[in-house]
Amino acid sequence: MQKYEELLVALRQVIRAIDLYSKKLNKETGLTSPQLIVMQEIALCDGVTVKKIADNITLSSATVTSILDRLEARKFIIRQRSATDKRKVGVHLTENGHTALENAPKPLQEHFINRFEAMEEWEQTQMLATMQRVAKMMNAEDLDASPLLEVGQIQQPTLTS
Amino acid sequence: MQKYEELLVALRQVIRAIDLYSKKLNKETGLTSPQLIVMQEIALCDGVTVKKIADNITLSSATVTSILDRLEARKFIIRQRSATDKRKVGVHLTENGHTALENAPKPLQEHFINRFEAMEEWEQTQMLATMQRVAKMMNAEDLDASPLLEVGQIQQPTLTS
DNA sequence: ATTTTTTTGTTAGTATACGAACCATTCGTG
DNA sequence: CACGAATGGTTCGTATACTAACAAAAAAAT
Repeated sequence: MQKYEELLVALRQVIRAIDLYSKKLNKETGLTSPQLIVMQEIALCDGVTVKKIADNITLSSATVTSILDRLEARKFIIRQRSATDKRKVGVHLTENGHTALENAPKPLQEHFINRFEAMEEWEQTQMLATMQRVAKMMNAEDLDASPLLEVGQIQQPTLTS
Repeated sequence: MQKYEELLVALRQVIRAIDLYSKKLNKETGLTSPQLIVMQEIALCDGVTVKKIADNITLSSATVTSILDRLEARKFIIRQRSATDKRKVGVHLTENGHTALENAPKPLQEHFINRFEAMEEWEQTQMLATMQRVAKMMNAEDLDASPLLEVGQIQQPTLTS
């Protein structure tokens, strides 16, 4: 098994763990991780626009809209169209939303956070740096486009069963 | 901003990059990453059961079923109920599926793989180990419901063989 | 032999998550 | 000022991904 495949497996496990936790959260508190994250963002900057939220948390506007739909249906947030620029929609937490947010746990497993913070400072730094590097390597896409390649290997191994 | 929050941001970026690539793949080749991974699994072991696939790639059976539905609709795979144990369903690639799989690119950005493999051996190992550690820290959940100590006797699947 | 439990796969319902297409609205340029 | 371009948000269609509830079959227990 190739090393990058193992990396992919580990990555899938991480993604899955995050998803499972989000679902567990939802069952227990009625809020998912993405919903919590969006609400945190609103709490941080009342009246923030949909676009801004999307940019801040690296999601598309469409996704944020659908999350906001659910939050609005449960009266955790309200939308308010801007008067000065009628394209923009400002989002606010309701009273209800504030208390929900305050009572909610963190959007990441507490025990992961505990374990992470129990590590040595340098280890935390190291882990973060590695993750950021992976992110960069995956996102580069348009940035690098040059070095270390040049090798015209476009084919794919012919699956020797 | 807490360090673990930064970690979460990086993680989200990685997840997003993987998802975006999958969607790009789908547009270009008609197959998503999860579909490719499932097909690879079938190619690796013809007639494998749904459950086995799910276990191998760490997904729920329900998810695999829905992926298989789509693959079957496009005639890339066929399902065949076992005669000896009628609960089980064996999955096979069709001729069509084989060629599709052979012509498809890897389920992870080629340029990520290139960059990964361009790293020093020890760096690859280190990156992989870090990712596995994160995965383990997130999955522990049931394993270490109690102490962080108690070192000796928790028997978890050793990833390092 | 009959009942209970476990295993396997599917279906239903829900929540992300995206791009593309679509409206308004606003901005920039001629 | 007017008209094309850009911006902001929503809607639509699609694909993951999960749990829970189900049905059918096989295995275990009584």
